[in-house]
Amino acid sequence: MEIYSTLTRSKEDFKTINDNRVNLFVCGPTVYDDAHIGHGRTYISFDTIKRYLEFKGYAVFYIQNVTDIDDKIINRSKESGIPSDVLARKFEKRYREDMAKLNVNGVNLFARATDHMPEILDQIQRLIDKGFAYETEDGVYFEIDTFEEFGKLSNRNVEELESHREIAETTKKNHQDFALWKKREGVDEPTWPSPWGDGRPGWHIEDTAITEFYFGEQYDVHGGGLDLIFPHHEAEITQMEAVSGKSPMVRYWLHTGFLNVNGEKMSKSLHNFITIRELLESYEPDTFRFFVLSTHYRSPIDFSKDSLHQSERSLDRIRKYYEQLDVEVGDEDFECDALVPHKEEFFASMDDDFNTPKAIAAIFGLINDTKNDLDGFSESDKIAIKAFMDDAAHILGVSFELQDVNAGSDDLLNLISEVRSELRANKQYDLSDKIRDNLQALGYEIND
RNA sequence: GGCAAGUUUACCGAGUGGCUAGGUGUGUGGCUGCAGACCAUAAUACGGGGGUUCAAGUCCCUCACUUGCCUCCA
Repeated sequence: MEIYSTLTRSKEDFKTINDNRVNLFVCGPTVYDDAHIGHGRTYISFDTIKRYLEFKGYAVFYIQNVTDIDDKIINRSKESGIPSDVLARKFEKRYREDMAKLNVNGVNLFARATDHMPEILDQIQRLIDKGFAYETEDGVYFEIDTFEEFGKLSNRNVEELESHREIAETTKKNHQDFALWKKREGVDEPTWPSPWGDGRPGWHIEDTAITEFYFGEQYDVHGGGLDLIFPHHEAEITQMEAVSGKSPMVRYWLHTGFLNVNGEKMSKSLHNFITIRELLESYEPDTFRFFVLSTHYRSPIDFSKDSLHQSERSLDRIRKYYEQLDVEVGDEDFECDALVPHKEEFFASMDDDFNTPKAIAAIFGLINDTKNDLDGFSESDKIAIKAFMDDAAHILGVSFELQDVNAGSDDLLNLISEVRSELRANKQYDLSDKIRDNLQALGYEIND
């Protein structure tokens, strides 16, 4: 299996640190507002990656941090009058509800920044002791001049950064130095005690404190959105490798591409900001999930109604095929000659840096090859195909079951359907078509 | 200004130098009383210009354009 790492900008063989164990960390949200469809894209991607690694037999431990103390939360708290901890818990809860609806359920541990203060303080102290960090009147900062490799992930060097930056009033030695600890600024903000006075942690330190605590100094995979490469992930590498003296902190850096809306960046000022909750008022979660997986996770993806509709139709075709597999999958494994090449392509595609669009194409290859011959297939052949389809559905995290819009009203519908059949037999098409039109308007599908 | 990712047919979207990607939509035919669904079939393609090669969407150079990051951001 090959995985693309941002650090080397190339695909690499996937080799874990400990046999079949994968320690996976993905940057979670800052919980100050509802999650949007861009979050959805990223977390669906990593959920699918986790599902596939587990399918391959790895024991994956997936941690996501939750930034529950931060400027945005404090600002929102001041605006709304809701205490910052209450606010953060509220949006964390809503985030997790949204993810559950998208069938994103692979995270083993949500680690809140505020639950890891001892680890954060300890890591900052060690950075100071080792001479990588220093205290000023308003905080504790990492001194980037002490770490030569700063910039290796984002491919930047310090000189370039300095030349295009406005120099603000600061107590820092170098304006690239980033905060590990921010001392209290006002009376109405949440603080924690520290050797450097009451305050709160900087943004980057929570992640490395958390990963060091659970995974140790080095681990397998770190993921997040493309926008986190600089400065966030760069800072993480810097802190952790400085404190441990070991490199690399992470073997594979995975970054998801951005989700744009109608070709533009999603932002509140452009009024094209769509939350997951809003989306799910109009669309089935699987439709969005299938839409996301129809593009490779590293590519930018453009959200539009039209594209979502295309995904809906595509998924529907898979479901109609799946419904024809009228067999029960048991414990016994079967082989089917017609399945083999498509199954192989599916897994080869997933092995190639989680190429889900290609894997989906393999499913359609199977469908096109076999859809007209299924009646002639033996039961064991059909079981083999269905077992594969079940695996694929599980890996992609979408259901291949035809969504039963008629559920719960079978008797009534059967009655209506019978009446309509009689009308048609008597060539009373005016009435039968009226029934059909009305049923379709209600969302029912009619197959004569 | 620096860094990064892109530009594939009507749309979405894969593509490891030679072999039909796939989906959606559209056309045509079939099935239908008609429409849909379903089945069959068809068409349209690699941003521009150079180069390497027997062979380039794929490698190299160059130009143009798009987007993102460089400030909180999935």
